[in-house]
Amino acid sequence: MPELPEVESVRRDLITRVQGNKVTWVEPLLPRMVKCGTLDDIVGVEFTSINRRGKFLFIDTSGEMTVYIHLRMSGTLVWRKGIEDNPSHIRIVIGFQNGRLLFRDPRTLGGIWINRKGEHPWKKMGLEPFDDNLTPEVLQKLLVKRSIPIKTALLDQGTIAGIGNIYASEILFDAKIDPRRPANSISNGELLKVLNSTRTILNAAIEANGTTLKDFKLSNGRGGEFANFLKVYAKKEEECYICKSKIERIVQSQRSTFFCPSCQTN
DNA sequence: AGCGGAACCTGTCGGC
DNA sequence: TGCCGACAGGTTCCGC
Repeated sequence: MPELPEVESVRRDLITRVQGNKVTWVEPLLPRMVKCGTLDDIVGVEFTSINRRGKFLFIDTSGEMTVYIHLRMSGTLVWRKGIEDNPSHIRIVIGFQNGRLLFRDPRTLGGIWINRKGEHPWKKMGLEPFDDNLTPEVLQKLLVKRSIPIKTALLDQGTIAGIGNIYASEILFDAKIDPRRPANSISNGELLKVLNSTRTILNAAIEANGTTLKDFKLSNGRGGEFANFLKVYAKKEEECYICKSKIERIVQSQRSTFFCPSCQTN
C-alpha cells in the first residue's frame, strides 16, 4: 500500500504522537511479523526520533535498539489514547503512558525489526529521490545493463528509494515516457525528465498527505488527498486530461501499469 | 548478474 | 444468494 509519500506522511504524523514518549508495554499479537529481535527490548526506552528511508520507517531510541517498520501492502499505524477495543486486524501493539500505537495489517505482509543501532534490515536501497547526489548520470549507470521496462526499473528500490506502483505510473506519464521501454534505452535527457517528474510528483503527494484509494490512513484515521490529483493510475478507459485518448492498463512484472498511449510515445 | 515467475497473506469486488 | 476469479500503495526467493 504505502509508497514514499504515504510513509513520509505517517512519519510526520508519528512525530506528533510518540516522539519523546517512553514505551511502557508491548504486545506481539502476531509474532511472525516481528522479523528480527524482540519487542521486549524496547520496553522502558524513549522514542527519540522518527525517520524514514525509502518505504521503511525507523525509530531511534534512548536504548541500544532501533525500531524499523515496513507497512508493505496493507499496513497502517493507528493511535488510540483511550481504553476502547482495538479495531480489527491489529498485529502488534506498542503501549505508552498516554496511549497505544497499533500496527494494523489485514494481509500480514508488513513487519517490524528490533535491531541494534546501525543494522538496517534492507539489503539494496537506492538514493532518496530528493538527494542532490541523485543525477541522470547516476541513474544511467544503474540502468545501463537493465533491459527490463523502465516502469519495472522504477519499482526496484535499488534504483530510486521509495517509488511504488502508483507513483511509477504517474511519474512516467508526467515525463511523457512509454513505460514499456527498456530501462537502458532511456537517454540522459529523458532520465533528467524522469528525475524532475519524480520530485514534482512525490513532493505534491507528500503535501497532500499521500494517496488513499482504499486502505491507507494516518494514525488519526484520516486518509490522504492525492487520489484527487492522479492522472493515470486506476483510470483505465478514462480520458487522458491532455489529449482525450483512453488511458490503458497493462501488466508488467505482475503489477498494473496505467499510461496514455498517445502522450507517452517516446 | 539479470530476469521472469511464484510465493507470502487476507480481503473485496464484479460477473455469472 | 453464492461461488470464483481477478485484483490490491510490496518484497523476497528460486531457477534459468
